[in-house]
Amino acid sequence: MTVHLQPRPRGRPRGFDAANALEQALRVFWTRGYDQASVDLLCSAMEMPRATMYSLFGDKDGLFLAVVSHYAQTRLSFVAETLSSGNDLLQDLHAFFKGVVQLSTAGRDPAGCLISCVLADVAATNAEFRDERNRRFDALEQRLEARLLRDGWPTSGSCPANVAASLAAAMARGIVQRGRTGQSADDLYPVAISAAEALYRMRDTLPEK
Amino acid sequence: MTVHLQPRPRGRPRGFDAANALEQALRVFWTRGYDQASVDLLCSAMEMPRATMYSLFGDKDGLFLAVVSHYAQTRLSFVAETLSSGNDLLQDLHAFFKGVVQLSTAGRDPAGCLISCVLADVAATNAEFRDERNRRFDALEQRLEARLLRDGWPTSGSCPANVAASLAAAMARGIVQRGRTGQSADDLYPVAISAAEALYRMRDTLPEK
DNA sequence: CAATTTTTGAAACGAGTATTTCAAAAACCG
DNA sequence: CGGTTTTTGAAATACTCGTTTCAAAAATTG
Repeated sequence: MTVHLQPRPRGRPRGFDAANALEQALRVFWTRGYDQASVDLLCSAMEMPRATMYSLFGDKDGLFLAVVSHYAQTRLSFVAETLSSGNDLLQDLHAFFKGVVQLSTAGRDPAGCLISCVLADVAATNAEFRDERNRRFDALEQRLEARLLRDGWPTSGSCPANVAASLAAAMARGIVQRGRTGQSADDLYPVAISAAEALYRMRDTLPEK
Repeated sequence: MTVHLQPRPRGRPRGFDAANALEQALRVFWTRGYDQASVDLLCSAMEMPRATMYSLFGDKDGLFLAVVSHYAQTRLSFVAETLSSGNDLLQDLHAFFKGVVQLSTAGRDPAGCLISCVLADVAATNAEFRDERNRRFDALEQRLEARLLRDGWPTSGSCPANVAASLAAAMARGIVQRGRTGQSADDLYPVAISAAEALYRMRDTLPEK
């Protein structure tokens, strides 16, 4: 006997799994990119009729932005939280870059990062996507900078905190991109470890020469 | 009076500037990406009739691959040659990363790198492009590794030459991607300098712990 | 000039796209 | 059961895209 804690809504019940729909759409966008992910493909992956998709998300752009948000919540927050573990900086950096490798090599064919690969691409010809990309990119840099500042990283000198944060983000995105080319986690872990080490050593830079 | 060193070929002369056609197509692909660069747009930018484009390059894919090759010859070789200057390693690394910044912020709206941004994207759903991307990516890593080895960079230890080369490539591609988001050369130069420094310091890693 | 060769421009094709529309279906309420 | 509400599925719309075709144009050759 099925128990309905909340009474079933009025009209015809939905025939698709609402909780999993964005996850399925994510897989399509993730592996094929925006342009190559047709609405047909997306809807059949979600097992959702086109009419329903349009009533829920407005258009393909709206679905994509919802997917990006879903992706950030389910994938990126996990990586970002490595910077708030309570451990010391070097440990956090190691965890962060390892998380980046896991992110970009998880699953079978989906690889890379939906934001730094797929969203970054469509941003070229779509103002709304461009804004979204810029917000997401800036957010990572700011999160990294805040972590460095919390550790007493200097704000001036040859490698101030904001520059170090930009460098860390660049390393992360470069690693992610290599994940999308098919390199395995085993290939990328040594790179991630060296990235953490290389960044950490920049803190010891003398104020000026 | 025009002097023809080589006799004019047989039929109707071409009405477009053959020497500049690829350069114009490059601008379109570079700024708009592959899918958003329609054949109409490409041909009008090249001032070349569609029929001529198809007879010269076969199809849109063929034109794109020709553009990629043109791009590599006119843009990337300049950056790659910074690693063969005859100067010491640190100087070369500085020149390399500065070249990366210049590459990804040159021009007005075209930004980023045609290979690591545009080609990398279409590689998701096209096997031919995927091969081309992998070749180009591998080539950069190998060139970097060769430069490190020439300087006596160790091949074992915590950061062997191949790992350091992968890290350098990742940093470069991450910087390039930030150029595509609109960051200026002035924003990115400090990151480039820190990238060179950070990588250089990894050579001093002790063999094992 | 006539024949030949190559390029040109425009039209046409066929396939695929995002989006809209709407009657039928499937539930609930009274 | 009849009325209401929401979802469904399929058809239709309107458009863009990559590609092919081909007669006209513009040059050289004999």
